[in-house]
Amino acid sequence: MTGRPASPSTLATAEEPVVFVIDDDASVRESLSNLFRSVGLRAEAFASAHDFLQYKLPNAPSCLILDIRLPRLSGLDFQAELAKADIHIPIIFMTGHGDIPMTVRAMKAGAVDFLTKPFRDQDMLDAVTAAIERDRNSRGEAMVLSELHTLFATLTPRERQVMALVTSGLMNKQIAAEIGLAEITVKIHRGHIMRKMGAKSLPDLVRMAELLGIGPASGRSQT
Amino acid sequence: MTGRPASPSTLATAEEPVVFVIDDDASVRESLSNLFRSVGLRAEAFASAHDFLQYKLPNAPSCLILDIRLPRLSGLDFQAELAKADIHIPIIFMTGHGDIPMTVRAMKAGAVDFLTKPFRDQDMLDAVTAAIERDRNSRGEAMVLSELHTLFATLTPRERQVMALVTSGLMNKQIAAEIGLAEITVKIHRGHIMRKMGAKSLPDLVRMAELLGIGPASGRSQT
DNA sequence: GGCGATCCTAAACCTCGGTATGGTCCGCGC
DNA sequence: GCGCGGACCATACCGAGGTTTAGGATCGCC
Repeated sequence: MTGRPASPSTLATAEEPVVFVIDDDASVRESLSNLFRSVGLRAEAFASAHDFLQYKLPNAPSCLILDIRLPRLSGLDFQAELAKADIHIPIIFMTGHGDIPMTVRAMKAGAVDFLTKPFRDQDMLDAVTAAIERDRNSRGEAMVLSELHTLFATLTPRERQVMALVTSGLMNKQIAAEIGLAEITVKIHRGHIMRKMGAKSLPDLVRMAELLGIGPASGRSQT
Repeated sequence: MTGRPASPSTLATAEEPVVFVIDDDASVRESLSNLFRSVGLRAEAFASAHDFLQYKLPNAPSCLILDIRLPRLSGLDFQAELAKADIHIPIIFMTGHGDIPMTVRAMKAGAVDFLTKPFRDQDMLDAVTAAIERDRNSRGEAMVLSELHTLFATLTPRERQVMALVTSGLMNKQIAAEIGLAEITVKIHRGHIMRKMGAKSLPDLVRMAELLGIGPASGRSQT
């Protein structure tokens, strides 16, 4: 994109993609790592889910290759744990003797793919490519959202309230009546909101509100 | 063009849900139909994909139960055909001897569930409930969208162009410069747009543009 | 007690949005 | 030819948006 120092987090996803592998079989870890490295992908392998959790996840698009049978914890349960811990990384399952219900459960829970051993290298690489791409996208969105939240956090309670009403389409005068203020006060809050949120126009602000999921808690529709 | 008798399609999804079953085995059709009717769901069964396609789909939340092995066409291929024909109905697969790759393919293509025979009645009912609910939602969204498209279609080319620029956050004067018009003309277009689209406020219009996916074809960013 | 943040308001002033009213020009179809 | 609709523009007017300047009030914190 454009070369610009801009915001610090803008370059975050510039780090190179990483593929994580969890498998208790060292030879599997070895051969998968080699496979990924052979196509220029960074790979990190772990013998257990626990080891993986010790590792500090980089801020880069990544994915996780998981055997359905893990040492202590099933792959599916680990998938659920990650989700519960709010760690969202695309998962590719592999299995030697999985069944269909497992597959369905994994896919419903958002797995990218589910490969049966033995699989062709190319299938694995295709799955990884898709997973990395998915993660790149979701990271991009998450980043935008978190920056929006950061900005939104700088608003005072009043400003947030006014923002909700403004983006819902009410006029200043209606907002003033709604929350018992003078119109001029609303205008001033509004000005602060635009500046703090970095919105260049009202449509801009509306889109931000959409992303933030702002439906006026004290709901109201327009004229 | 103001006084308008609501819209006819608003009550569309009021029809009762329907479950479609395609299976070449009459006893399967029979028992599934009975199962669904026993819980008060309308069911329609077909012996082949072809028969199903003859049937005029109702405008109601519905779903399709499909055996992976269909008479002439595999269930997966039929799923692909439906998608290609732009028929979007949630599909629940069932199979006696399916494998994991099939399952993965079906789920990736958007299947709601994939049940292995024999399955528990309750599992099927749960899947159907989820599928119907999914269809209800997507129908709701599709309906809103199609009404928006209808309104959008009444705009003249110029008005569409102005709408894109307005919702992107440009001021009238900037829009005028952008496309070589007098500011007053832009204002007039703008007025027409608001009336024709039924937007009560600028934020309203912005949200419509979002849903319509309007990014100015002749792209331009603001100030 | 002083400091800063939040919240509120007023007057003055300017820009922008929006709606008439009225008119020109062009292309299309009957 | 005529009517019609789309596109365009001008003048005038008014309401809404937005900033600046200049306050006042409350509350928590050092």
